[in-house]
Amino acid sequence: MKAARFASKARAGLKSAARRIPSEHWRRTTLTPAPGGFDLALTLNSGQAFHWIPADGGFLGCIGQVPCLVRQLSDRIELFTRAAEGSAAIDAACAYFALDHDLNKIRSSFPSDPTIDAALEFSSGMRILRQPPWECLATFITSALKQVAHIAAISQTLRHRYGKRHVGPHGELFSYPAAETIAALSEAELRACALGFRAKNLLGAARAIAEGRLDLDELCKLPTDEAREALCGLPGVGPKIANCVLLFAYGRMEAIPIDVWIERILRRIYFRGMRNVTAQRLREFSTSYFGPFGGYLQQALFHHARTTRGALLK
DNA sequence: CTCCAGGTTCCGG
DNA sequence: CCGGAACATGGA
Repeated sequence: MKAARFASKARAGLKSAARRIPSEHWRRTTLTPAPGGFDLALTLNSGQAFHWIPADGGFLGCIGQVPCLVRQLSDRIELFTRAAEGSAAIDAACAYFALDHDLNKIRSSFPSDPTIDAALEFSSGMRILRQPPWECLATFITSALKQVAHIAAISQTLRHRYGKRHVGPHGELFSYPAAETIAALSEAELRACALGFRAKNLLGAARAIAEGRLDLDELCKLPTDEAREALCGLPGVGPKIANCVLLFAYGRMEAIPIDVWIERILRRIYFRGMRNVTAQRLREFSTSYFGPFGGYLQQALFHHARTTRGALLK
């Protein structure tokens, strides 16, 4: 099996593969996800995280403060972390990639209709990540009225200018700047990162966190509704972004972010031709119809609609 | 040039 | 509570 993989890489001409990664500093681990498979590229390109760099047959990036390279194997993933970081780095990766989520169980909880079936088929193997709360929150504050490519560009700029530099398997990698770091910047410095009107919001949120007015570590102890209310107290954070953070950082799989794409799907498929459908009504419907893992379904619908430019929406 | 992008906030019914 | 408008920036 290993020989077959090696031969396959050799045929593909990936001479760099793992061999250029100095084995005395970098530890290779293979990880097995819970049932349901794992599509790494799909997961990292589905609009949850925005900083992973395609390279060397996989993806380079930081999991919090842990630089790594991740590659897709047939039914598992291959992880390179700094040997000095030991098993803590591996634990961080398992949590980040949500390898404990049983996708079969999650999928079986969804209702079946043409829209949902198509989205699930299209998004097979996609996992909802468990991202570090602050970087998830900050990134989605900068996401308002921006395309995915722009969000990624802003994340990259902030990391390069103000994040911590880490030594990765193939050069330097940058973690997301801490709330305290951003709190010490000026609005003008943030606007210089192409943040536009979001600069004031990111700065205000960073200062709220840095001054201890909101403790992100405490939110995991709260019921989802209370955690959402707390997040919505931050500048630039409304129900949509709060739900993104609850879903993508805190593993609240019942949280359903309703963005422009999900709203189109709801209005054109499930409320077709109906008048006076309020945002409140959309929230109630999606919560009850999608079920307790609705956030997962939402992400499949979002990814399908966005990448097909709403093909199913007429 | 116009339109739109993983929204939130503020304002008048 | 609800609909509208303003808010920056860049790609299609």
